[in-house]
Amino acid sequence: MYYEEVGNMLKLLGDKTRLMIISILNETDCCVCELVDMLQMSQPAISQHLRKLKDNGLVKESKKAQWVFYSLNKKHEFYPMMQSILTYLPDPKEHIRQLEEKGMRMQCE
Amino acid sequence: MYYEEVGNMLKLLGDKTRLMIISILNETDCCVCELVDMLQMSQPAISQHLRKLKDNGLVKESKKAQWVFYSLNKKHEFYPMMQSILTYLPDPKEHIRQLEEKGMRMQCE
DNA sequence: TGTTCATATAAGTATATGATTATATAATGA
DNA sequence: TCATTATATAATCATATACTTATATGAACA
Repeated sequence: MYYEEVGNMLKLLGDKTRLMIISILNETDCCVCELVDMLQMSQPAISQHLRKLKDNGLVKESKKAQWVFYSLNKKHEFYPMMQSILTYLPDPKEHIRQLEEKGMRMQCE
Repeated sequence: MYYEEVGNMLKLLGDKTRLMIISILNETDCCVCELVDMLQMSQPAISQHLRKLKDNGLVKESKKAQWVFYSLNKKHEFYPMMQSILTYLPDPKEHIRQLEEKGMRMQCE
């Protein structure tokens, strides 16, 4: 039933922390420790939220050196709905700028 | 914090039953017993979902004779976001048509 | 090889959620 | 007035959720 699918997707997005993660990943891919720093939450808490997002296919991961980078899955069935929801949220650029200012941005080229 | 407000709103919408209620009310105002009939759920279950929606200001009620009719609150801060989410849901007109066919539509003029 | 860093996972816990059953309230109509 | 209908609410219960703490895994590097 389609209402259930959409309902589950909204439930997934219906969490402050996951919303911020999605909103940040919409600007730039991030590794776990960057999100931990930006969101000021414990590493396991962030990991567990990322797992939920990944299990639902909303984000993808790619390992680079010792880091795991997460990015939005633009091919997800509900990517367009998610994008339209993001337009109702504040711009997360400030979080990212502060991360850069602290020299906490991960580089791995 | 705005992320929290949006998160709470999405959590509220992140339930199959409430999504259907909202989707139906977007077509036509309904009383509780019509929703009970359309959604095939117990009356207390429907009442409790309506209360959540009302407590969050998403729906309004108006008493007419022995019925309580619910309608969407178009002035809600997140009404536009809700509308954009509704575009990703199936059209609920079939539910309403079946209700009319059964002669279960409430009239109170 | 052993230590450190980044991440994931498991276990435990408190709270939230969504249903059911039973009951209360309030209007209608015989 | 009494029975019926529509709705709300309370109590209960099983399950889900989101965190914490502790531990495991695995890459980097001295």
